[in-house]
Amino acid sequence: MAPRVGLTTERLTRAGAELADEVGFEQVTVSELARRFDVKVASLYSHVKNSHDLKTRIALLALEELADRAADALAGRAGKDALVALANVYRDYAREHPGRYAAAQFRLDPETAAASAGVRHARMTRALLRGYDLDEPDQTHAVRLLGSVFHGYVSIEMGGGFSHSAPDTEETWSRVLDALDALLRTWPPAP
Amino acid sequence: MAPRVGLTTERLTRAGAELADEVGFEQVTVSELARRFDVKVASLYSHVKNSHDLKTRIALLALEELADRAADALAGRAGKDALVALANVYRDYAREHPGRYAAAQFRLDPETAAASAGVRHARMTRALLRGYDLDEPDQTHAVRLLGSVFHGYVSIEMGGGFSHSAPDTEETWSRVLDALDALLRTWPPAP
DNA sequence: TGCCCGAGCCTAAAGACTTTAGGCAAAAGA
DNA sequence: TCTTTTGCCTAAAGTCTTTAGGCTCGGGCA
Repeated sequence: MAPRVGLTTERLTRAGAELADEVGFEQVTVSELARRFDVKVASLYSHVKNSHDLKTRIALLALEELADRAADALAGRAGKDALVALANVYRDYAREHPGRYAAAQFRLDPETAAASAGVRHARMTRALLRGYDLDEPDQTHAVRLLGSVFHGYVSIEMGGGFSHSAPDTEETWSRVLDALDALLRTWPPAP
Repeated sequence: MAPRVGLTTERLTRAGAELADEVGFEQVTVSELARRFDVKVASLYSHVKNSHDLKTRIALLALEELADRAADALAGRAGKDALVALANVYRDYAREHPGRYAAAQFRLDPETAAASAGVRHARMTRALLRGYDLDEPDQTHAVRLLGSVFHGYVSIEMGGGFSHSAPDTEETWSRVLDALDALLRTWPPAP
C-alpha cells in the first residue's frame, strides 16, 4: 500500500510539531500522524515508543528551537536590550508556534528535563542578568521571576485571558518590560 | 444494579474536581467518574452534555473557589499585606488542589469566561492596587503583570521547573513578592 | 391505596485512539 | 544473486466518548 514511505523518529517528531501548531498540542495523536503519512497506525510504533514518547520528543524539539532563537537574540546584546530581546523570543515563538510552545511546557521526567535544552534557557537568563548588578542568591530569584513573567504573560495572553480588558496587550507588554528592567536595576536588598 | 444513586450535575462536578486533584485534570474522564459512582457511563450523559462540558464545569467551580479564597484573604488587608495574601491564595490553592488549579486554566469560550468568576479575580487584583498609587492605564498593566507572575510562578513551580536549582523556592517566593511590592511602589512612568 | 408517568439508570452499539504481536516484502549488504 | 534486515501491514484487544432507545423505581394524583 505504501511501501517504504521513509518514516523516521525525526520526521515523525517534526510532523508532530507541525500538527501541534495546527490543532493544538493536546490534540496531537499517533493516529492523525499516521494518517498524514498515509500509513497504518501500528507502523509508527517502530519509530516512537508510544504517544507519551512522541509528545516528549516534540517538547524537546520545541525547547531546542526556543533555545536557539534565544541564543541568537541574545548575541551582542546586553542590559535592557537583551531583556527585551529574550522576552520577545518567547512571545513571538508562542504566537508563531502555539502548539510547539505548549509542547515546551510538557512535563518531562527529571532525567529527560536535565538533558534537555531547558538548562540552556536557565543559563541564558542568568547570562542576561550579567547586565544588571545582582549577586548570587538574588540572581536565582531574578531568573525565576523572569521565567515566571515571560511564561505567565505569554500563556495568559495566548489563552485569551487579556482579551476582554481595554488597553491592548502590546502596550502592556512593553510597559511590563520597562518595569522589569527598572526592577532589576534597583532590586530590593534582602530584609 | 445501582437504582437511583442520585446523580446530579453538581455532584458530578464536585467528584470531577476531586478526581482532578487525584489524577490530574487532563486525566479526568467521564468513564472514571462513572466508575466511582458505580454507574454505567451512559448515565452521566443525562447530567452532563459531554466531556468538555464536564471539564468546563470543573473549571468554573475552581474559579469560584479560588475567587472566594481570594476575597477572604483580601478582606481587611491593604498594600503589601494584601499583595502577599493574594499571591499566597493562588500558590496554596495550587498546592492543595493541583487538579482544580489546572482546571482553572482550562480555556473557556468567551461567553462562559465572561460569566465566570474570572472577572472577580480581575476586579480583586485591581482592588489590591488601590493600596499603590497607579492611575488608569498603568493599573491595567500592573494587573496583568501580577496575574502573569502569580500564574507563571505557580505553574512553573508545580511543574517542577524550579526543582533543580539551588535556593529553595520558599525563599524566592518571598523575595519575588518583596520585589513586586517595591516595583508597584515605584512604578516607572511611561516614557 | 393503587395507578401512572416521568425521571434516572441501563443495554446496545458505533466510532476513535492506543498499543502489542506476528507476518510479508522491499531494500541493503555480501 | 542471495540473504538478512528493516519497514510497513494485518489482526486484535482494551479504553474512552457519545447517541439511541428501553425498563423501572418513586412520587404525585385520584
